[in-house]
Amino acid sequence: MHFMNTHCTAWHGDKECRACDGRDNAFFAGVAHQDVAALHIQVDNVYYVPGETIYQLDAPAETLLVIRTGAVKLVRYPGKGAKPRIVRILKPGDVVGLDAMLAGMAQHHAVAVGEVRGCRIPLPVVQQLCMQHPEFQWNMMRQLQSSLRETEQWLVDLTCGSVPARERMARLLLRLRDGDSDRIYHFSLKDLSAMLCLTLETASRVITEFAGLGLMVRTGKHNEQFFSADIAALERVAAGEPAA
Amino acid sequence: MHFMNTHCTAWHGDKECRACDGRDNAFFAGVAHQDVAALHIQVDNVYYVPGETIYQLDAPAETLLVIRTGAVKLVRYPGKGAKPRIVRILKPGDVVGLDAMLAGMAQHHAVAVGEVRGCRIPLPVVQQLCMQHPEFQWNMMRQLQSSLRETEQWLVDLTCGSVPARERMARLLLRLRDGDSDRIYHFSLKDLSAMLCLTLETASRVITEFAGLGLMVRTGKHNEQFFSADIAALERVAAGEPAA
DNA sequence: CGCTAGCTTGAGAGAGTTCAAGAATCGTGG
DNA sequence: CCACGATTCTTGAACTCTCTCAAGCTAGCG
Repeated sequence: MHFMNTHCTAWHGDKECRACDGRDNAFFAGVAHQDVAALHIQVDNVYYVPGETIYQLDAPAETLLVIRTGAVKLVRYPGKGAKPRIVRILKPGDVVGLDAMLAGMAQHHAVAVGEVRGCRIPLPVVQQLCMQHPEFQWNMMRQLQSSLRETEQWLVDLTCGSVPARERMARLLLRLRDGDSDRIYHFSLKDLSAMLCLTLETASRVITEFAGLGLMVRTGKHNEQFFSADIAALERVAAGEPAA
Repeated sequence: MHFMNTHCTAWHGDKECRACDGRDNAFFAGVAHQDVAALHIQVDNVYYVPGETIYQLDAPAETLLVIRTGAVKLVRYPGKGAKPRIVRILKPGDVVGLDAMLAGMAQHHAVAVGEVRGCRIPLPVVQQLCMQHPEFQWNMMRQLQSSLRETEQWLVDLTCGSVPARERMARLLLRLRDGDSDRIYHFSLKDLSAMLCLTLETASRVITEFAGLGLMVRTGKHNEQFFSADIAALERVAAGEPAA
């Protein structure tokens, strides 16, 4: 992890930081501006390189990270010889570490996908805010609820063995979109198969098929942050229509 | 739903209601006893018959239900012609409707499994408590976090297509235990298959095999609340050892 | 240039699905 | 109390998707 030479700009009234600002469940909604300003010096603007570990499973919870750009994967290990499983993807505006804060220790292995930039806030600051500003704590609860909702939808959409791999892959890719653009966060086949619980080989076959049909363009470069896709076509495949 | 002729007894200092009392994340932990007592008149002691709907998807959120006895299944519909999917099971001590409170409307179809008894609390009361007692709201957050954790573990343990059905069924049954007893909440094959995302036929074959091996005793009666099982043997199967 | 990690491609085998028919159980009303 | 239809569950056989194992390819990096 690297520190950047600026602090998060949200509480300067600057519109630059959409992660904390301008959204329904914005991080600091409901907290008086002066209260936030008083804390800003404790917040670090941080940067993670692709593949970097943000925290390990069972690490003591110390900070929250509000993602500004990039994506973060949360990994769990089923134990024994089973392969790791990706259970959630966090994107800009999401908060990394809320569950760790409540449980006292990290519940996952958190890894940066592509370059990740965000604001890191010490937990004592967050906990103090929660106790002093119930509306702020309510925001945190909504974040959690939103995670729960997404995880359940993930479970329903992606983990049904009776739905063909092609369909589930299309649904997954649609979830990995960058906002409403036609860009999709670039995950390795290993990651994609860890999300859908497929073998790497099957994932490869499906992705190759998609690329062949023009559903997505692979840049070829592994370190590209995104690849672009035909969203409408993917939605058709996701709904069960034949890809051809 | 039926109203019962008593109120929830927790805040009378009565030890009878373990749902609100004596647990780590007890519902009213952190709230002064007199504050709770002032609200008790607004809490109903309610009863649901087996199979009864507690709330429908998208229904306006109006109350929380703290389960005292029985179990509740939360169902989601993947849309189109796909079969409904059970995404979470709530047991005594769990709170039904937290996510609905935060989202404003029900996120699932909630159905009683067996007879369900619990305490029903109007949402305005809960919301007021959240705003006046940040420690109470913190309890609610922990409940949510706990649900999130369980859902993720559910995803990892039960929805991996590469794990054989027998193994997943064993894991599921262990999750459906009544506390630490050797009793397992009695779900229909339809429900079991909706949790594991198997066909009803496969679920039947696995359960029949388990019963034949003496891993569990089926009473035969459908309306029994539980069937009893050989927990140690199930754990062996869940870990991947041969059932024979 | 050669190494490693990531991806592709093929053929065979197996677990679960699908389709289909039949048995057991429930509860309801005569 | 028994007969009835409606659920719920059982069992069988053929099929199919995905896994497994195995080999080869490509890109990136020292």
